[in-house]
Amino acid sequence: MERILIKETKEKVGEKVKVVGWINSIRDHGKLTFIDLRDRTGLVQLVGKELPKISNESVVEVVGKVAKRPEKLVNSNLETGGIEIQIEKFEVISKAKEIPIPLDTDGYDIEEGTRLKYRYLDLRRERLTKNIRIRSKAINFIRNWLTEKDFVDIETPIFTKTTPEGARDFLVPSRLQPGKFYALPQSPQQYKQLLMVSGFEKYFQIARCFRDEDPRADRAYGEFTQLDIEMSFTDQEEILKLTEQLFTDLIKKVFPEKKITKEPWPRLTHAEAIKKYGNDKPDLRKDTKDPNELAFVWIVDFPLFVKQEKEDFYHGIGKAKYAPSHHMFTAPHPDDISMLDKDPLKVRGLQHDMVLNGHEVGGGSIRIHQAEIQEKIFKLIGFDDKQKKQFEHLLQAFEYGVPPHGGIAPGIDRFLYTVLGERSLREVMAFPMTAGGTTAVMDAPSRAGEEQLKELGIKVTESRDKKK
RNA sequence: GGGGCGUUAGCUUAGAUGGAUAAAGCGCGGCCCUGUCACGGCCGAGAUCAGGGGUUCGAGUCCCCUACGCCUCGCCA
Repeated sequence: MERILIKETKEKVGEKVKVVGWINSIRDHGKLTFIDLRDRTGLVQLVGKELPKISNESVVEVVGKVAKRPEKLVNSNLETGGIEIQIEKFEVISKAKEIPIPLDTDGYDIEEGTRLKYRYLDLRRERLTKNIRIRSKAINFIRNWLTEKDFVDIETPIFTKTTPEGARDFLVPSRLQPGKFYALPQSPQQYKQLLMVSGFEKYFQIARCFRDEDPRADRAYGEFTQLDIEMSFTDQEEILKLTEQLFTDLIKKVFPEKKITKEPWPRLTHAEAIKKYGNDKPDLRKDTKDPNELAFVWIVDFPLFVKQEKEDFYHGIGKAKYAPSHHMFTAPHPDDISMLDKDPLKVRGLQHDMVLNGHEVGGGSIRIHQAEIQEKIFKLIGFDDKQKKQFEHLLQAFEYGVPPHGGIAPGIDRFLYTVLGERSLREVMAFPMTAGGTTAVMDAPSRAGEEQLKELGIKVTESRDKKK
């Protein structure tokens, strides 16, 4: 006999069916026992007599007859509340021990360390199951939408090279080249620009990114996912339009209960945002208490450079008065190029931030494709020949026919966390890390064995070792 | 790297001023219950009070250190 899904049982009144799943709850009335059985499609009530001893969350297989419930016994809170299954055969497939954390609540008041230790159970919680499923739906929608628009989904390497910019890198020691390290990518930035040189013209990737910086509620430690997009022969207008269309369609399809405050999305210059709202990620919702309101806003015309405080370095390398406000490949506004020499701080960059309900959910820019402008930027941020050499591969690629290009990278976790109104990014990730940088369930990082370290040519000093 | 708050039963918490046999709800176990769906009733088990050190006649409570959790500043091209 073939198993049917719980949501299908309500169509089978009078029939004998087989269902499988987890025991959601048990109500034992002595002679008569009610069990709520759960599978991935929902709950259904089972009724039986003289059942074997069974614990919550055990996995069982049940054969029985689907019976219509009398009018006054219908449970309108359950999708299958109009029927119940009269147990004929009840088999325990896998008995569950006492579950260490309650699963029938939203889980917010349980200490997160405990939830993450038992994340595989925590994920049985309805709220998390929903979040993870809707994440899948959203990503699937994005993939299909972009693919239809002629974008190519391309995977870029996870083992890559450390570059002297941005956040702290995660390093992976090389065995074949002892003493050398790979870096995990902070974003596929350089690869996607190389793909433009390759002529794909339209690229996207649901890309995993890695940054070794301390976390916040809206910033996960370690790894996160972004929708990475790059286009050739484009301009800022096209990038904004495309992104806006994609996310508007996504919300209408996957989050139909949400409403967007203003369409098309308003645009503010960086200067306007600072002046009017005091920050560059304003919350433009009319009613911040309405969980279904989504207020998008574009922030454009960022200053290309920020002034360096003190005798500061640009991330420990470029010794200069200026640092890029986005990154060093952001193109200057064409109207401002003449000011690059005279007054760099007045130069606007072709950069755009996508802001939703006061959260920066994405950023991007038109990139520089002309060698002489790139050269000027390097000079202004104080790069010497040695530092420039770190980007030689990209500059060299640009010598073989580079199309004008640009893109954007909305954060998937950040977007979902904002749309779903969650209190932490971890609530939309299946297996997030703790703020202290240990992984859920597996408790990484862990010590490496002597042999492993030896192969990698790594010595752990005594003092370091004692620390933990 | 700095700061804040926290750590008492499986979970969530209560334990003013130092003086209990460390308390409750949920969960768990046993018994009773044929219409519950947050079932109900009775009984019961369950705690090295995060770990270590100190002050004191006496520490869950005060002090110090460590670990862990969450938040935050720095940081996050």
